[in-house]
Amino acid sequence: MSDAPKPKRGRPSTLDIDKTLDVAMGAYWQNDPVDVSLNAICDLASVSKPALYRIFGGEDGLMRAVLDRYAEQVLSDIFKILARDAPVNETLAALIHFASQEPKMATGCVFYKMRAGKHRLGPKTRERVAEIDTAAVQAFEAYLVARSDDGDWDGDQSPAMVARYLVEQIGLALTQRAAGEDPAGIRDTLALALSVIQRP
Amino acid sequence: MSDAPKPKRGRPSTLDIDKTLDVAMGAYWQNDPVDVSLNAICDLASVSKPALYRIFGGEDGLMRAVLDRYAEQVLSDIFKILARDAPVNETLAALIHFASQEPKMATGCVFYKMRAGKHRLGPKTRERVAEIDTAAVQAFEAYLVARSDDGDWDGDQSPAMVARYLVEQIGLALTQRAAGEDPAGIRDTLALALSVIQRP
DNA sequence: GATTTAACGTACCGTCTGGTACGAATACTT
DNA sequence: AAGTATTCGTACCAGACGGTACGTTAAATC
Repeated sequence: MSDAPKPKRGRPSTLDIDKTLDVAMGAYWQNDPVDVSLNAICDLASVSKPALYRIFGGEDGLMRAVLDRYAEQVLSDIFKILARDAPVNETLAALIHFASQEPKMATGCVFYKMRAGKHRLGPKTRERVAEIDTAAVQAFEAYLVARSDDGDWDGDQSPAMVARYLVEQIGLALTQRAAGEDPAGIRDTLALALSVIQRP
Repeated sequence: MSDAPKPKRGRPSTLDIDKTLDVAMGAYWQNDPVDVSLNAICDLASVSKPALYRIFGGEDGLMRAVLDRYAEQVLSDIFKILARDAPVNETLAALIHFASQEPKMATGCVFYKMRAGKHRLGPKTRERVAEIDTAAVQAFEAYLVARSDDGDWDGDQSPAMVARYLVEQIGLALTQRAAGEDPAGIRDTLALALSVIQRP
């Protein structure tokens, strides 16, 4: 995974990759990724543009690296909720809380922000976005199928469709948070949207 | 409304305002408004930038003018559906069809596109977006209250909240259309979302 | 200490953006 | 015909963007 063979000669690198990625992730998270320029990130991280270029190969590479890190550090929370394999009502409640109340999602979600403006992304980043998107749908679908086997969910609709529905509704809620809307209102709206899945 | 007093002297204007607005609307509709530059519109409409500036005062003024025109010519369709005061199921079906199947919405909706990137709009355009947004919610709310009085809808939830919900779900569907997703899938998803409002 | 290797960052590149200065063109009024 | 009013569009402005050429600096090796 790591492609840093650490050369045995030459001037030692002073660029802190982790710090740079954290700064970039913060900037992409706080604002819209497409509105954050490479120059701005260089200033924030106190890194020169060529240095950033040597490591990430350009804006596309940086965004992709940030997205990878974000998936590990943040999106994993969602996958963990599904992996608990808890009853549907409980899982939905956890998802609603995560999307509408969780403080760290107060400015929305880097993944959904990137997905919303995917036509402006570079090829590598766009590819990662697509991968994460399908991975998320598959995780939701797997969860639903598992609960269906346990008899907890009586799939009137196809699991694939409901999985897609969940991904989109959570994305809508997180987009609304990014827009600064009232969390309580977002929670109620998302709860209404997800109520179609509850047991009768 | 019209502030074109037509001066009695001076070189006559050759700029066709209607054609210019149509070209700009088409460009904003086909692509994302924030991705369409003034230069591109000038080329498409065969209008010089200063000419465009004299009439609309800049990008913000042009966008606002386009949005006004779009509201009159396109968004009015939605208001008409509500004004029919038809039963809830019938109205929802019409809205679902409009958002997911209507050919002219195949590339999404100028209003929702602008709303999604409102932080990038000029003040005049942003103000209009906000006005249309509240007007839409109010129209949906008024429709729901009217149907509630007729006993056609048993408001378990507040009309205001359901109105907001409808506006957001339709926006989600139109955003998905702009992203080029499958209309049939969008229809099913939107139908699922709106099923929470149907009579039991 | 000389040489090699590699990261450093200043200062630049071309391109695009929204916006404008200004002289030429074209009408009506006198 | 002279003067005035208004629109015309070329050619420019400053600024931001992503990206890079290249001389400098700092380590390991000889």
